[in-house]
Amino acid sequence: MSASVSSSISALIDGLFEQYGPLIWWKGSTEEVMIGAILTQQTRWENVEVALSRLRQAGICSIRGIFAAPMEEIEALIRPTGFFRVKARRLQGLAAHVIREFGGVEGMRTVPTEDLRESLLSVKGVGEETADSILCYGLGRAVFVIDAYTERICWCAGIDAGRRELKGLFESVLPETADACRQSHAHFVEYAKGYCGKKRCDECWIRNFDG
DNA sequence: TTCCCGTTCT
DNA sequence: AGAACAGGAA
Repeated sequence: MSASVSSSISALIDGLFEQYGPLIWWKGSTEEVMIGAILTQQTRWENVEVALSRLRQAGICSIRGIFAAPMEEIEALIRPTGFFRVKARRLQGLAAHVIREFGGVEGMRTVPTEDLRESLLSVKGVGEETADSILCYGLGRAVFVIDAYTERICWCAGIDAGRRELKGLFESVLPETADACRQSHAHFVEYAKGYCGKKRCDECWIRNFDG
């Protein structure tokens, strides 16, 4: 946890902001963000939007809608996202948990972030990345989401740290607001999709980065 | 490590 | 036809 590591993180954040500027990802309701967070696991976002609109048309794109719907209906509607049998069960498990523990999404808003995170992690199908996405994008908490892209970029930048440590580093460097976390995370994903995914390592300013 | 699985791009 | 995709469980 040296100061140089923190400054490296800051330099990455600043460099990506210079490259992409203001970039806001998804203004959705809390409930749709929660559903989308499950559906997007190992799946392209474009396919998630298809599934979300199908759920909306069926009138079940909500916690209570998912909770009440037959498993087969959910499976059919979310089919475009892949892993539809597993994800349908994860969605109902999450909906049931929210209703049972908090009486609905509104009941979550007063719960401290760490408590809420632990609660979400107890749901089958909600791992750390999904839980943090829900907290940041769905509930407006100042939580930074570490995903495979972020981890890879940091590794290429010479920052030798695991996901746990990276999360703490980003949150200590960034302003303590959900918008700051959202925007920076979006930058990392955007960069990785543009360069890492297309293997443009020769054009990557982050590789062998030492700031 | 392997499985879950449809869609899109190569 | 093959790989890759906003992961997580067993």
